[in-house]
Amino acid sequence: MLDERKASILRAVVEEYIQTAQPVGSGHVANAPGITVSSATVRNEMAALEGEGYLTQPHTSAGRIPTEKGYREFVDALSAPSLDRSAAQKVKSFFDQAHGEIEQMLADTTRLLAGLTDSAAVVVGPPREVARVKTVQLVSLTPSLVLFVAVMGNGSIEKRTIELGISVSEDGLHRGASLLSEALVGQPISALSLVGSAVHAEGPTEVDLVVSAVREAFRVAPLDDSDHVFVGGASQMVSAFDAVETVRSVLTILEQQLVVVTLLRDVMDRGLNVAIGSETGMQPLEQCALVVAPYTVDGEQVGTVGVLGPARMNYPQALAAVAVVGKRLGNRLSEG
Amino acid sequence: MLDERKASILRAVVEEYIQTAQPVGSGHVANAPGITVSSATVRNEMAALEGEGYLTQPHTSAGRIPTEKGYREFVDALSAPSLDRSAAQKVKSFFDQAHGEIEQMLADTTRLLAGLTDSAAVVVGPPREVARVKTVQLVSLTPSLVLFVAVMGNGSIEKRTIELGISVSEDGLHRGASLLSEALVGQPISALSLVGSAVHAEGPTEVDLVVSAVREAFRVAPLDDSDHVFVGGASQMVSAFDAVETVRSVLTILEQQLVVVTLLRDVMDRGLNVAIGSETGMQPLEQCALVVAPYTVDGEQVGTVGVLGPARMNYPQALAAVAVVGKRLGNRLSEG
DNA sequence: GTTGGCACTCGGTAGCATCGAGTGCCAGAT
DNA sequence: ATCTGGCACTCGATGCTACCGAGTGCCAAC
Repeated sequence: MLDERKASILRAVVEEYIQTAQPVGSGHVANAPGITVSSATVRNEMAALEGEGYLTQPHTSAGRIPTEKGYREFVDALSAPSLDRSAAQKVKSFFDQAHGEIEQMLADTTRLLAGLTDSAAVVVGPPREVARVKTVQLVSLTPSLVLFVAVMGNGSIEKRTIELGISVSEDGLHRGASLLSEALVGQPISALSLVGSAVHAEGPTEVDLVVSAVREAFRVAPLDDSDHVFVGGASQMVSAFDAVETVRSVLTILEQQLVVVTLLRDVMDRGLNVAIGSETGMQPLEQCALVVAPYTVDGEQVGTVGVLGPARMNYPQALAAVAVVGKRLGNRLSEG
Repeated sequence: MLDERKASILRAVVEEYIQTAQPVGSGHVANAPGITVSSATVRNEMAALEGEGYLTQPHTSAGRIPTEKGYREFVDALSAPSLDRSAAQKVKSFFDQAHGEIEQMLADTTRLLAGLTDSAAVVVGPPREVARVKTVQLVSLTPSLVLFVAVMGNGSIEKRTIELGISVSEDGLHRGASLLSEALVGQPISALSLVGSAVHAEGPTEVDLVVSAVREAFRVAPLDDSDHVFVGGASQMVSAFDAVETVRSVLTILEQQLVVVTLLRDVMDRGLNVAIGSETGMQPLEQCALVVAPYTVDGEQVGTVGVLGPARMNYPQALAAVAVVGKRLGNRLSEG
């Protein structure tokens, strides 16, 4: 596609632009390491690169900045980047010291990633639908208020406050719980909708009432994945753009957890590990780039870590950080 | 303290400055409703107000802007403000339709508040220490990995993944659970540290091992309140200040959940419902103001709702919003 | 005590010249 | 045939000046 020289000129432009955020001129490129030709030659090549859509000029007589296509080419040409010593050390010690519940750890991981990359970071946990119910419990909070608690095989918990119209005996609750337990254990929680209430000649019993109240609660408000998303370092985006409007719209996106999950899933589904500008599929992220990596627990892919920054982000750094953190996070979760 | 006329001039200045974010001059004040004197008189009074520290000038020959003291006076002089019709309607319909778990509802509440006030909103849940354990459960995830689950009387759940060195029999887990249950039910979870392991002549049993592993887990990483804080609408702060640095530092604060809880608690403890600038006790919030209101469940104060915005926020609006939302939230939580 | 008038201040904006980083192109060197 | 140095040109950024106008403080008159 691009000959060797064009490629290295493009690389030099992207690298300098990432550092300075200023349009880069032929002079700078000519001085860049790895460039042995004069600025005039660089100019010719840059004009060609512009014609092919890799670079653009903010205005005549300014330097060039990479287009989306330019970043894409740059990223595709990157060979597996590795993390610098001190960053790698930081990651290691983070996971050595990590403690607390999974949720806490995932949240802390976003902070780690954000710190490593000076961008916003996102960690998405495993989708809830895949986890299997391990135990079911009904705990009475007040006479007519019951808490449904399901412990899932992966250590997460689903709970629901259930409002019963009437007060139900302890015995009724116990029998309801064992009925639910029987039907749900080993199944994903969505199996709840299949639990039928037995129809008795004498009309609905206490137990039926309990079971159908639980079923109803999950029907009205089904599980969504929004509380399995953790976002950190959003404040880093403030200085990423100079247009306040851009900043605001990006932050607004990050506040919508469901949107964030969808975004990450979507990018992963397309088999990308970097989505640049419009590749994210979200108009407000036109000027952003997203770098993602999956993490696996016991060989199974359960979640995603990602970094969101300006399109002119430090891709090598971000790619390395995401890869390493994803790997280490997976290991950490696998071991316990 | 301030005579009638000075007070109304101060009020006029604050109100206009809140609207326009521009220094306000004597001319505008003279034209404000409720002001019957000429601009010259206003000038004299404003000079006096400046002398007394209620107003300040960004530079000679500019209008005045309120100082912290000025805002304070303004707020103190406010009589219980009420919410406008459409906002009140919005709050009502929000709580009528609210569903899902408490956590979800609190998170949504921050969005409601943020929407009402165009500021960032914070909701703090009840401190975890006060809740009493209702049931205790140990669920085995893998042979040597156990999940400790405590359902609390207020419907919240504490869980902990416990790494046992060795694999423990189902029976051992059950007996451990009932031991823990016996010791903890009716107590706050901190009582865990008091659970002693019986010392047997034959050395520690399986049960002792389980119990002490649980105790150890909570000793290493004690409960903190950070996951009982919900922040919403942080993106609103982007346009609140024109100094990017200010925005960043404020957002950074909002990202630190523990800091936010402490901040709110601290303000409430001082008996304030508005903290302006340095009254917040946090240097980065110098230019902000915080408006808070408690909410009660069954007559007991369990949490706080708050709004964080620029010092020139719309206080009447914010005060009314937090009051109404706090009230309604309390009611909603009391009923189920 | 209040007010209109007045001189003064000073940030903001518009106009203008200048500067310089950058470009495209061409003619000569390799 | 390709690269390079040179050159004329472009155009945003910077700095200067003039000016406008919102606002002030003060004073004399009502």
